[in-house]
Amino acid sequence: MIISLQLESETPLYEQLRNQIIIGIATGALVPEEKLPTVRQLADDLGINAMTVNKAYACLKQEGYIAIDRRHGAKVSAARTCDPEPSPQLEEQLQLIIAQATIQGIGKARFQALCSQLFSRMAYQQP
Amino acid sequence: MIISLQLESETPLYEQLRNQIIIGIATGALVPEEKLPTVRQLADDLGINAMTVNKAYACLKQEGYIAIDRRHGAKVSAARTCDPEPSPQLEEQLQLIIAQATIQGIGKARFQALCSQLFSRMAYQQP
Amino acid sequence: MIISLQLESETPLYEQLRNQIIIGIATGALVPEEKLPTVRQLADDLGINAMTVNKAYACLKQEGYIAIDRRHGAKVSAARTCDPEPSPQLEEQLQLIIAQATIQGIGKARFQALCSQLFSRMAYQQP
Amino acid sequence: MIISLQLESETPLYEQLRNQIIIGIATGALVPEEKLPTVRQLADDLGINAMTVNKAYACLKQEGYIAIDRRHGAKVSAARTCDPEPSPQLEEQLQLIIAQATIQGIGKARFQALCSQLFSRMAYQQP
DNA sequence: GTGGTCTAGACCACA
DNA sequence: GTGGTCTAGACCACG
Repeated sequence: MIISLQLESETPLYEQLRNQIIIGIATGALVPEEKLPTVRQLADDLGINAMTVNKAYACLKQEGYIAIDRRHGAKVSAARTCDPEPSPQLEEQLQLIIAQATIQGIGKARFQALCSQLFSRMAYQQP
Repeated sequence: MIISLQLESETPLYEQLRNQIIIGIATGALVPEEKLPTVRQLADDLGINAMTVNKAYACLKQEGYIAIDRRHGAKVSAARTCDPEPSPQLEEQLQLIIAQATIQGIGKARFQALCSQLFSRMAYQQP
Repeated sequence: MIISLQLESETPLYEQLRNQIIIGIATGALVPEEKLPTVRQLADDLGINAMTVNKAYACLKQEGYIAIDRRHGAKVSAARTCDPEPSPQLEEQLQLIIAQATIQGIGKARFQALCSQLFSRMAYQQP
Repeated sequence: MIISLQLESETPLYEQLRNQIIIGIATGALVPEEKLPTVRQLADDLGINAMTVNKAYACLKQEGYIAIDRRHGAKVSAARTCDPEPSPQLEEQLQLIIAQATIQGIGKARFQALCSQLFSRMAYQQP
């Protein structure tokens, strides 16, 4: 799995890292129970500080995406509860995106097609 | 149009303000050519610093959502060109949302239904 | 409110700090909406690093005990939802304490008396 | 007696083990003078490192819960003196729990009922 | 060798 | 001036 960070971006490094790992899980690039690289290893590979990676891992752990096994380091968590109720935050973010898309002139059909395309990349295996 | 800010939120105040104005434009609460309140006026109404409102307006101007005329104040821009190519940033944000939704167990059908519901609230009038 | 940290303790400094603030809220030493000292201020007062205080605040924020207002710093959150269902973690911790007490020879009556005494110190004002 | 360890937990494995043995003693699952499994035996059963079990036993010995006889292995200690003075550590832990419960909205009555329920599971036989 | 904790010092976004 | 972020380097608990 390839991770690319933009040092000049507005979004913090740890958040970029978190986002890319989430996408990696959803797309199947990282499968459940897969071992993630160690904090130091990933920090070296990316050329950033270990605490930055540590913070990203802590976020992901707190959000339930990964779990820390003291014996073998971090690994991808098993799937969430299959509760198909979208969280209000997700809905709020989606509303903003749809508003922006609407103003840009992207209609519902075009947007849904884009969603379909993005969904087709997701290979996350529900248990 | 009602604007409500959450002082305890993670997202900066100016960004909350920007987001709500964008949603206001898309939903039709603010129509093109409509004059926005003065920086000072809005700051007083919301009980926040004028610089914060200023920054939100500057963002919106830089993104093309509003135009600032020194004589008449800020007003909503005319609609964009009807170019149905989604911006890469929008696609990136949408990808992250879809990834999170997928892991949460929200399938494509459920997601599309949510999009439809949100689109139905948008009444932005294409010129 | 007095905060005393034990540098030689097993428990991390940020956790000691977190615990004492929680107790402070419950005992009424800190009332809801009260402004907490700034990260740097408290760090100086306690003679520890600002990031340690920062981490304690981040924990408390994440657990809902305090809220960060970008304009005025950290303040004690309003009360939680009045849901009288004890969390499983709390029950687990309590079970261990009661087990230890039992082995030490502290009976149910003695224990309940101790609880009463501790509860009487709590002046947390439900809204 | 059943021991279940959570590898992903925050609490160290040796501490989980220690806690469960303490609870086992208090509930009567382990009776005084009962012989505990060998370090190596228990480590194999649980699928963990022998040093981890060793550390748990060392803790329990140091706290007086078990006695280690080089000839006969580890066995549960005889009951403590019936001194109903709670240790300051226990009181401190209990204070934190009660503070959290108070903020969660759990009142004294509800808490006392929970204690009663937990006490009823304890069958530790005072000598 | 792993993650967790702590320190010291720096810069920046926010208000 | 506030909290948030990042860095570099150190020590320790855990397994």
